[in-house]
Amino acid sequence: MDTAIGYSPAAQTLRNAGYKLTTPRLTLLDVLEQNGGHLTSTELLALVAERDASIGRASVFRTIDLLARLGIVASMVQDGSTINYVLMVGGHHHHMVCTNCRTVTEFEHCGMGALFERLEREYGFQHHGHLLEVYGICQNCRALVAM
Amino acid sequence: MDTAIGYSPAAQTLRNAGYKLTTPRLTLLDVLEQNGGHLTSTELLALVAERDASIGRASVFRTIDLLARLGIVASMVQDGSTINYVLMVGGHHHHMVCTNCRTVTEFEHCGMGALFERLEREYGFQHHGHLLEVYGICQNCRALVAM
DNA sequence: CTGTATGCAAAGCATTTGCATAATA
DNA sequence: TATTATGCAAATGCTTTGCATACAG
Repeated sequence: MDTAIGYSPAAQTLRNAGYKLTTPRLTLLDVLEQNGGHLTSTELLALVAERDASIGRASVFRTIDLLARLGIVASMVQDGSTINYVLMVGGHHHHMVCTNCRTVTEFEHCGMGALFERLEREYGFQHHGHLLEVYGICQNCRALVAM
Repeated sequence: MDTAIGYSPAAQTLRNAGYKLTTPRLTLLDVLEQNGGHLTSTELLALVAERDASIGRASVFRTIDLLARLGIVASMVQDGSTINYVLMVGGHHHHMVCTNCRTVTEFEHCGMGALFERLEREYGFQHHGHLLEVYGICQNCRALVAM
């Protein structure tokens, strides 16, 4: 494997967690990094194979699983039944989901700090991550449908 | 089928959308209603079969799909690779999910009105529902594990 | 009645597993 | 060199499909 310094933050995280930086893992991370968008396992499988046909399917699944467990990748549902993997930093996700065209857009700053404090105070619930999905109609669809 | 009036709101929605209120559909909705928590397709399959063994697997999958398309259920990822279906009542849901014992507790008042206004202003996104999942450790587990 | 929805069972695929081999640290 | 991780390919299960039948409206 390439020994050059300068791994991506995600790779650093992997190494810091005690995992080896192998070709399958680095390739998968690279594919994810070049596709800021959301990729399904099938798409990842195809893109990885395209880069390095010698990487086995099982390793791709094992790596996806590892990245998800370490929180390096976030999983989210697309179209109600397909899982998409997104390279992420941090334990939270905020999505706007258009119920018309099904486009998913991420946004930052949910401003829920006060809420988490309340949950801790009222329920003794110790927050460590969250997922917020806001459903509605995106700008595009509002213009197109104009209903 | 039972012709009595008084269907659940979800069933009403189904009917209003022009779909027939069949046994598989009503049974699935009922199972969902009695499990405010998160159910996977496999769990739904089992619970439905338990109630009515004559309902076929295919119908369960077809119904899940239908409910998701109509926005009657929301899909979300659990453990990075499993999809959970949640009945959306009144267009929104606020859950505290204990990542230790997996207990799901609902709470009210998320205080996100300002956020939705911002999304409309900044992205032209017209909000009509949302789902908030807060992950953490519940009071019980904090006491038990005491770490 | 009519068109929609269902059950069945087979087909289709995505995922997982066991194990000998290879590569990282 | 000692582990850890991989590739392979078969096994496993979840999901979908085609079609004749049953049922809601």
